[in-house]
Amino acid sequence: MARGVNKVILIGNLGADPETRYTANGNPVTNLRLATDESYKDRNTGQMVPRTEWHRIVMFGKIAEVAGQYLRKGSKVYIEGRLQTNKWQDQSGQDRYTTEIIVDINGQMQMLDSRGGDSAGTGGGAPGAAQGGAPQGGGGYAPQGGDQNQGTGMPDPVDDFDDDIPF
Amino acid sequence: MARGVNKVILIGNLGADPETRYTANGNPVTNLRLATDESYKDRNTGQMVPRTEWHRIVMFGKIAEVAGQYLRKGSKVYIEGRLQTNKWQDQSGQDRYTTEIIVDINGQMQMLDSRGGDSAGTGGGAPGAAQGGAPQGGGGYAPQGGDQNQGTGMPDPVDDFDDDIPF
Amino acid sequence: MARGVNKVILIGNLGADPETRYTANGNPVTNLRLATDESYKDRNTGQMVPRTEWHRIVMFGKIAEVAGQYLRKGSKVYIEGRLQTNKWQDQSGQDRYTTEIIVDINGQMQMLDSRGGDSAGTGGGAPGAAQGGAPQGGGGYAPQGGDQNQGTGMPDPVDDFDDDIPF
Amino acid sequence: MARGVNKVILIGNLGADPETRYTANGNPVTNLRLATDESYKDRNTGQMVPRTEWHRIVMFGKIAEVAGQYLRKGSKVYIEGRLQTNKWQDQSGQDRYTTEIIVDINGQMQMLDSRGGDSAGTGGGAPGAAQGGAPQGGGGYAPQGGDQNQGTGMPDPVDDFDDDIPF
DNA sequence: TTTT
DNA sequence: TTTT
Repeated sequence: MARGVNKVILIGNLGADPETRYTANGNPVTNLRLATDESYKDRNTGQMVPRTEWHRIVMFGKIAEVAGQYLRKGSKVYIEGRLQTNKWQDQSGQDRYTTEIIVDINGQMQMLDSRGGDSAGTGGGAPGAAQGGAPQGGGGYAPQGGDQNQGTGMPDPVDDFDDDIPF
Repeated sequence: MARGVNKVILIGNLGADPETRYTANGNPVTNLRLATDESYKDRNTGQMVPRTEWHRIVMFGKIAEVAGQYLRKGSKVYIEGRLQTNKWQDQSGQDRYTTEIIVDINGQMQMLDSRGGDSAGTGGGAPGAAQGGAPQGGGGYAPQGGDQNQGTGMPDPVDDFDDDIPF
Repeated sequence: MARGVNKVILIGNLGADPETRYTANGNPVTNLRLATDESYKDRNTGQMVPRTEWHRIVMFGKIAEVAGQYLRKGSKVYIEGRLQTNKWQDQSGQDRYTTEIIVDINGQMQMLDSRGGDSAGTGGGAPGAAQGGAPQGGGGYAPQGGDQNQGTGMPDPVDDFDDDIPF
Repeated sequence: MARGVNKVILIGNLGADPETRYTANGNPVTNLRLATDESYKDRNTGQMVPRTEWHRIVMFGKIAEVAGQYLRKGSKVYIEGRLQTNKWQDQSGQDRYTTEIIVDINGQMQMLDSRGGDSAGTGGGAPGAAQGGAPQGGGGYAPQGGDQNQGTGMPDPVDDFDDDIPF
């Protein structure tokens, strides 16, 4: 039983196609990069300045399968999950931390694109969730150490999904 | 699968002891009256005016039992559920509507009184949430990464995912 | 100050065009009927049965104006507000209660239709939300850290906080 | 205006006393370390295994002051904010990222310790928690807005649980 | 009374 | 590093 609350609610757009892999047991795991667009008021100019926040989403179970099948780069989606920060060591042995939003059977996902194919919500509603054997993917989860992010300024608005995604 | 989102989050105090009854099938149903204290600014006086909002909560399943056992008049509690408006007829045959917050296996409840006995959260942990050897299950609590993750690169949740190492 | 939490989060579709009226002071008030689609598993047939829940939304302020202008019957929308139950008397003098979701400056609204014109979020960010030289203000959009944060240690939000560099 | 949703809701305990600093402009900024306790079911033993997740909270504005004054190591608190990941460079010039929960004027904070001194919610209502004036209809914080409100008074505050509970 |  |  949880003795606390740890909840994240996001609506945003995918920065790239989802990546789905399967565990040795055949359980699907899908990784998403999600952009939420916000803005803040510049105190000097009084103008609203756009800001894009990028989130790492990791999905498990049936919801992971549905996301892998129906979501695509640019898809708008509602996500409910929980925060989790993982500790790891980089090549130099230094402690590093990565924060992700975990979407599992306790989470929820809703496609918000009319074009989109389908939607899936969990939380008791996804019984059985039978899984087949599974393609064994390669790595793909490991975000390449993070140094690939050599942008020169603000991450681009989500409108342009051809740009690099920060971190 | 839901094609929408319907979520209510409340923190408040019970106005009376909970009332638990059982269905013909022996399933517990607990009713609560919950008060949330708020305030608004009076536009004439500029003063903050307190306001109490009362909510009807209906709980099902294990969460209903826990609430019936441990909550009491005055208990402070966190509740997550969904809105539901029921239609009924009064004595004169007129249509009437009552809006309740439903807390079932998809909801959550957290006791916030130190005095209080215990807390209960659902969503996977609740009885009935088949989880045994089933493939999907573990995903929910995916112990990927964690302090013990002493690898030299990014943690690979998928691998650890099938392991049994606590975190 | 609130001593409780009273939050509602909905994603659904309008059952009819919004209705906007104005108070004696000229403040806009918009009423919406919102449908959230859900489903539950019939315990006898094991089938998922669709269910539509209808919600009464009442919006105030700028958000009411935007909703009145851009939302239409069928529009998909994200709404964040609070529950409020109003007491009134019907013709026979009987007490009646109506539960609504209030969306004011503390709430939020997001249009989720690509067709739709615009989106509006409140919570201090709305235009007119006086923020000028006031000390507190900027905190709201605190551009602490970000790409330009080229320090050699952890980012120090407080320093950047007074800067004007976007992020 | 935000075109997305980025919301975090946490209930947990402080791992240490809050640290409050002030910007050059005199704006308070408070940092918290918050632990949320969860648990997952070990698939081999079937036992629930506890898990603690740690979160970095950064507060701005009045809420930062209140937190600095009243919260202490061990305090239980409800927090609503948004996710933000900051990029910075470590001593070796490597890109690093830190994810924080920002609690500003759009966020909320509620102390959940009875011992605790006070609570503070933002979102327009903030300053001057003075009480007194009489209820007045309409307006941004519209107490049961609408002409149909023919009640005989506001419902009683939750403090007195011996009073009748409305409807 | 909506939507996919 | 918290809490029950």
